[in-house]
Amino acid sequence: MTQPSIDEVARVAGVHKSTVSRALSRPEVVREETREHILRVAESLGYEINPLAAALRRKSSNLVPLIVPDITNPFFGELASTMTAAAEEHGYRLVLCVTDGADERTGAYLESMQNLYAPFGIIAPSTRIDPEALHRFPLGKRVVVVDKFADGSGVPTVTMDNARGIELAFEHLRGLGHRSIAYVSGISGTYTAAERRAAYLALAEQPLLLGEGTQPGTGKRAAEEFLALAERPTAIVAGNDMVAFGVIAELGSRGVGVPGDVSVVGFDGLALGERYNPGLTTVQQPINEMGRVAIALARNLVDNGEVGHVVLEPSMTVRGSTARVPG
Amino acid sequence: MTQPSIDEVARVAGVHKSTVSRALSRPEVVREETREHILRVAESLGYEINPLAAALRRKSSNLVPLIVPDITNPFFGELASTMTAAAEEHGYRLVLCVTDGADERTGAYLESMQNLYAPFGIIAPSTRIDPEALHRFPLGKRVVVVDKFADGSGVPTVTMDNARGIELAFEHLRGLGHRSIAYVSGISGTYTAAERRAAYLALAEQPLLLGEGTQPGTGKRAAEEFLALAERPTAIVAGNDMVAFGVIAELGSRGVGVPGDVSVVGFDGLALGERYNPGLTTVQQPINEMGRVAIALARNLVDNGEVGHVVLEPSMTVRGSTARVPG
DNA sequence: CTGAAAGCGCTTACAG
DNA sequence: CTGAAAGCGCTTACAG
Repeated sequence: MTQPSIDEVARVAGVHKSTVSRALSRPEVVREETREHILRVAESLGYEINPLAAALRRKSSNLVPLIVPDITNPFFGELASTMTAAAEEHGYRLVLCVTDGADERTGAYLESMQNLYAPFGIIAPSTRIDPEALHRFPLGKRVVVVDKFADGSGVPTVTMDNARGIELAFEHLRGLGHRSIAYVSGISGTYTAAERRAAYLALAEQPLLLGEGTQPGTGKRAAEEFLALAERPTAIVAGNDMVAFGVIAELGSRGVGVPGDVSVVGFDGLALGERYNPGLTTVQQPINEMGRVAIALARNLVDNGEVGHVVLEPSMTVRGSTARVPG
Repeated sequence: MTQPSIDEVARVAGVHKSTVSRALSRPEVVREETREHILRVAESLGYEINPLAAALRRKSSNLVPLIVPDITNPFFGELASTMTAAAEEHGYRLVLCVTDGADERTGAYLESMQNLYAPFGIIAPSTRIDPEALHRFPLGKRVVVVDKFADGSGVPTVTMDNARGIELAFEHLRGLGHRSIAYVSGISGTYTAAERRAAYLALAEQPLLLGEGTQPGTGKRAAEEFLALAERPTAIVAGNDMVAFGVIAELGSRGVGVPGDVSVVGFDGLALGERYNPGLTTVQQPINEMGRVAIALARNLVDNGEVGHVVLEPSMTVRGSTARVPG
C-alpha cells in the first residue's frame, strides 16, 4: 500500500525507468504508443512522482516561500489565499514565512528556502526593500515583490495604481460634497504606502495629516487630533482598511459617528469591510488578481529572465461609512 | 559561493562524510574532539544540511501541512501565525493548505504532503471530521486536529473549554443585569461550534436562537429575526467573533445600536475585536497557546505514539460592545 | 526513440 | 569511534 516508485512502474510497463521519467516530464520525446502505455500503467499503479527526489536531482523544487510581515492581518490573509490557489494551479506549494514586521528576517527565509531549492519566492514587505540587499541571496534574485521599486532594480513587482486609487476616493467624496478631507496613513515603510500618501498630498486642497508617525495607536492619535481641531474636516481617507477600522473605532468610542459626523474611506477593499459597523467604503485592490499576477511574473522571470512590472487598476466599493456632507 | 556539500566538509575536516553526518545529527556517538573539529569546519565553510536530501534518505521531511478552511478569516490567520512560530522553533516549515471550506480536499492535501514525507500535519477543520476517513491516508494517522473528537478516535486534539467560555459570557452578561440572552451560531459543522451552541442552550433561561442555518448572511438574517421580535432580548452571544461582527454591522445598518440597544459578546478573542466599532467584548481563546500545544502534541504522537487531548481555559476580554441593561 | 549509467546530497546499517 | 558501501527516488547527458 506504499507509494510505488518509478522503478516499479518501469518494471510493470516493461521499459527502463528513464523512459518512464521522460513520459511523465517530457512526453513529446517519447513515442506516443510507449508513452500512453506507460501513463496507463502509472495510473493503474497509483504512481505519483516523488517531488523530493525530483527536486534533489533537478536542484529545483516546487516549494515557494510566501514571505509576509503578518498573516494575522486580513490583507495578507487574502493575499495568501489567492497566492495559494494560483501557486497550486502550477503545482507549487506555498511555504508560509512570517517576518513579524522585521523585514531583516527575509534574508534568513531566503537562505533556508534556497536550501529547499525553491524555484522562486514571493515577498509582501512591510518596509521599502533594498534590491541590493535582496540580491545578496541567490534566491533573492528570483523573487517577485508586492510593492513598487525604482525601475531598473531587476526585481519584478505587482502593485495597484495607488494614485488612481486615491483619486477615486476623492471623486467619491467630492461627489458627496466633501471639500475638507484629512488623511491617516499610519506607519508603513512601503513604496505603496508612500505613494498613497503622496497622492493625497497632491490632491487635497488643504492637506491635513492625522496621526502621523504613530504605529500601534494610529487610530487613537488620529481621533485625538481630529477632536482637537477647531474646524473639523468632513471626511477622512485612511491609508489602508486596518487603519480605517482603527480610526472609526476610536472615533466611535469618543462619540463621533461615522458617517454621521464624518465620512471615512478605507483603502484595500478587505472583505471584512462588509462586516464592519458601518460597512466600509473603500478603494478596492484586485487582490485576487495580484496573486495570479505574482505567480505569473515569477514564472516569467525564472523561465525567460524577464523582469515584469504589473500595475493593476483600482475600483471603488461604496458602503455605509461615507455619506453626503450635511447642509 | 554555492552551498558546500557534506563531502566538502568531510574533505576539509579530513574525515569521512558519514562521520560528518553523525557529528551533526547524533553528536553523542562521535568522539568529542572529532565532533568539535567537524563542527568548526562546517561552521567556517558555512555548511548547511540539505533538507531535501536528508528527507529523501530518512523518508521524513521538515515540511508540515497546515490545513485550514480559509486563511482569510482572521481566526485562522492568528492560528497560522502562532503555528508558524511554534513550528519553526523545532525546525519545521509550514506548508499552507487551504480547503476553502471543502474539507474533502483535506485528503488530497494529506496525500500530496505524504509524498513530501511530511512528518505530521495540523488540521483546523470547518466540519466534523471523520477519524476513519482520516485514517485512510497514511499521513492521516499523524495529524493533530484543532477541534474535538469522540474519545478513543486515536486523533490528538487541542481545543478550549467551550462550555466554560459560554459560561463566562453569561456571567459577564448577567453581571450587567441581562436576563434575556439570544444566541447566533452561524453555520459550522465543528464539534467546537456544536459545543458552544449546546452550552448556550443549557445555560439560557429561555433559549432563543437567531439566524440558525444561514451561512453567508447569518448576520442579516439574525438581525431581521431580532427586529421582528415582540420582546427583544437585551443581549446576544455570537458563536464566534466573525458572526458577531456580521450581526453588529447588520443591526447597525438597521438603526439598532450596540451596546445602546443590545449588548453583543463574541467568541474567539480576535485581535481585530479591538478595532471594531464598538470594541468587541469576547470570550478569549488562548490562540497562541493552541499553536504551541498543537506542535507539541504532534511531536508526542510521532515520537511516542501518544494521543493527547489538551483542553485550554478561556478568559473574558471586555470591551465596548456590552453594557449594563438599562433600567 | 530508448536504455544504461552516473549522480543529486544525504543517512544508516555493517564492519572493523 | 570511524570508514566504506549502499541506497533514498528521481533526471539527464550520453550512446546506440
